[in-house]
Amino acid sequence: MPAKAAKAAAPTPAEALYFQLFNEIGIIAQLSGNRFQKVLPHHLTVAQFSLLNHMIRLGDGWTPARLAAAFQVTKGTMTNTLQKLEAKGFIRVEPDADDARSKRVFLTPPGQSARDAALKALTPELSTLPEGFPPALAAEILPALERLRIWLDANR
Amino acid sequence: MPAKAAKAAAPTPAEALYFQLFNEIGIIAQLSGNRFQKVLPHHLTVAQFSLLNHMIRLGDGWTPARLAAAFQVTKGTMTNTLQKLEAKGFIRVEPDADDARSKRVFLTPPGQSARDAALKALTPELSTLPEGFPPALAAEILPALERLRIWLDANR
DNA sequence: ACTAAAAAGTTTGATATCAAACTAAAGGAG
DNA sequence: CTCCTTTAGTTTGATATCAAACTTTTTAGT
Repeated sequence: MPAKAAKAAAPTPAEALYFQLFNEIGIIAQLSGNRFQKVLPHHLTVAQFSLLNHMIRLGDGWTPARLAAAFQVTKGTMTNTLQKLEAKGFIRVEPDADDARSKRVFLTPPGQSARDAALKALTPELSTLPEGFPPALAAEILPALERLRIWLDANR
Repeated sequence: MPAKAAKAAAPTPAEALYFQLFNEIGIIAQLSGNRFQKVLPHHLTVAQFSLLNHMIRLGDGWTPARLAAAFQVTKGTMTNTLQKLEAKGFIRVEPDADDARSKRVFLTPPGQSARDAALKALTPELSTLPEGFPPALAAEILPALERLRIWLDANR
């Protein structure tokens, strides 16, 4: 019998670290997502709000395909999200003049208002966060997370 | 007309930071989850694998309620996850002798093997990660993420 | 001892997401 | 020009998750 009785397969320390990392990230995503979901107005999902927000920050006129890539969801998922937002009147989807396969997505004035209202609804949710998790700490780890996200996006 | 024409509601810098943080975390969770899902054996979901893994690391005999709290999912979700694992024969669920409301969850030998196989299947997925995202960086940001997770858990 | 409140687990209905198959349009090779 | 391949978007079927209602058992207060 070997000195090390292998009862269970053990990951290397580096692997264990990564597992722990992805585990924490998964739970945080779940917790924060649910939490935001509950306070968002107009029955907006987090994905829908993120989309509105994206168009405010980076401008509209994007194609659904490019949006799907930006948010790392399938095209089918983006179709669904866009249809929901369009049904609420928050976006306008037009055919692309230059490419008959494509469409272009635009924010409507009600969409802008909805995004503003959502932002306002989210604010109280974040108001007490700085006590437990200071903004400086967020700023500190953000570059690493971006790096991880970019790597995951590139290598798949 | 004021000097600053308020075209869109702007979050404070701290809020913007937090939004960005949760956004990155959400995308990473989505990307890594999908990625792991695809290579897991026995049609295991990430949640199911995490549960098996949890029982290896921290021991079994937990109640479903405590597991639900640990993974931050609803009791209904945990019921579903446990039923799937039990159907595969990877866990055993027994009534609690001391509390007729409760149950206790135990890992079976096939469950141990499945967890080991899953670990092995996941390894190649992580093999090239250190190039783009060194383990030291993971170790560096993990405490902050734990802190955030704990705060989210406590304040809700 | 009784009753009200809390806790454990399940079930139900809704929905967001994924993978895969499909249609239509554009681009490229010969 | 013609055909093949790639790309954009939609649709379909499956599933994991949530919230809320419900049953049973325990705990606590009077």
